[in-house]
Amino acid sequence: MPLVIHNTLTRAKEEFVPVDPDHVRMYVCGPTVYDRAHIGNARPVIVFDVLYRLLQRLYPRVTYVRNITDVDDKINARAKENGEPIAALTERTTGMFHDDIAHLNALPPDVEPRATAHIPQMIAMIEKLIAADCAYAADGHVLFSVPSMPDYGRLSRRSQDEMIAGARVEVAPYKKNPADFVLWKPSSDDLPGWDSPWGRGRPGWHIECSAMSRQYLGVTFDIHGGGQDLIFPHHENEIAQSTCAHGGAPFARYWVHNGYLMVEGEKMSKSLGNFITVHDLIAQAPGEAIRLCMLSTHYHQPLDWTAEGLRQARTTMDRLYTALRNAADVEAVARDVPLDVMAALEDDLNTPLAVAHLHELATALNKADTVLERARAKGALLASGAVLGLLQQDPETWFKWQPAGAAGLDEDRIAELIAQRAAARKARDFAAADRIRKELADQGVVLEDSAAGTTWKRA
RNA sequence: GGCCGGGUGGCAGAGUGGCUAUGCAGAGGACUGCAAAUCCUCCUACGUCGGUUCAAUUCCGGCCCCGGCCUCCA
Repeated sequence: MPLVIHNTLTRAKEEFVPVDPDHVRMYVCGPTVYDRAHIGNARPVIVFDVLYRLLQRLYPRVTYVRNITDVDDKINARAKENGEPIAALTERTTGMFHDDIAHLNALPPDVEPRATAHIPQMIAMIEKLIAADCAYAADGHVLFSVPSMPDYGRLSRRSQDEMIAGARVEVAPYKKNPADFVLWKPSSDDLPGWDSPWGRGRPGWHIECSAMSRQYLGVTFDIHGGGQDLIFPHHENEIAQSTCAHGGAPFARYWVHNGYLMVEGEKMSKSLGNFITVHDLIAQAPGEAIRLCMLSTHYHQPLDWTAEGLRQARTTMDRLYTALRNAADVEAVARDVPLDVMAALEDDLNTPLAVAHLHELATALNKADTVLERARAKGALLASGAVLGLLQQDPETWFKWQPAGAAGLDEDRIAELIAQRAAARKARDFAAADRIRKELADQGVVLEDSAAGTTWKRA
């Protein structure tokens, strides 16, 4: 079954046909590093990580590029606010981003280029655009001339007239056309700047992705991804810049956008007080539960992030890891990802359906009774989990997770109490055994007896 | 105003022109010293009004509701 993916360019599901079947290339817009990542940032990280894992199974080589935007006016503003050098802020924030998403089991991209390390490439591209009459310098700025590109608006499906009519912001006097956007702007001495043919300045927002995707993926590449809110203006402008700078050669062939994220039914915003950072979340719940929660809704749908949803995701992971824990006595047979799981993912990354299959595989594992059947079922569940970035840790580790800063009962002490209880049970002193069970339960430790012995987990 | 996405059972959430996922929650049963886990069974929907059709939750149209974007916000 071929991979089918929803392409924003056509608003339809299309069969994925790579430019080069021996080497698939994907670019995803990464974070602007001025603050902690929030759960809205985490969604594309996780969604495109699953796509990356899937592509790796389908093609011999995949290059995944996700940039770090480390030059931006929000960064400048925040650094000033903090009284912190800009480089210190971006470096610190980049580190926090990496730390946070590591908890979400996202594989690192193959290349993670930083905008500030690619200024010469951006300047070169802007020069090409000027030479092609697609851009002009004015008043220390360089602007992209939207009327120079007849196809402008194709991705976001808006006409140039509409954009002019709908413009809410006062048009800067140096713009020839109200829709023109900035490629380069002048920097005052207190702002980061680089020497350029137009004086000391800094790049506009969109040009970095055009320059960096060109450098690492070539003129035409396969997939460009990001959040739906980037469709306009960011991705529309990238298309304009790259296409015009490359003499009309196609840019990304498939545009993939994840849906918006809301919190408890409302838009997430600082003013509503419902702004949730990944950092806070991973202190409250295992990263893998957060990841499953994200994958439980199709990437294209709006996702309503709720405390209840996260609780359910945790319960689901408990169920799956319980099946694996109960099969700890058999060695999994290495297996391919089952066909129905692959079929779900190949159908526009239908992760909720894939998760449903995970449940069916767990049930099959629970019901299997011969060693061979159990070994095969365990292998199928683990292989399916791997392509989703789930179920790869030791079940015991999963069950022992506790919130950051929580001082749960020491593991040695738990083992000691379990041993005492075992002795009591052996002596048929069930009152004593139950007392120990209660004592542990009061401290958030739940015991489970089985023929193989007693296991425990933190509630 | 323009454009886009969505409304599925108590909840989350796939999907399909007729055979009606999956999980959680709930009910019953098996198992169990207790408990948990597990297994079995049950409950069950498709915003609204029309249309097309032998048959629509699924296709088409109107309406209602929710969310987003419309120049630097994932």
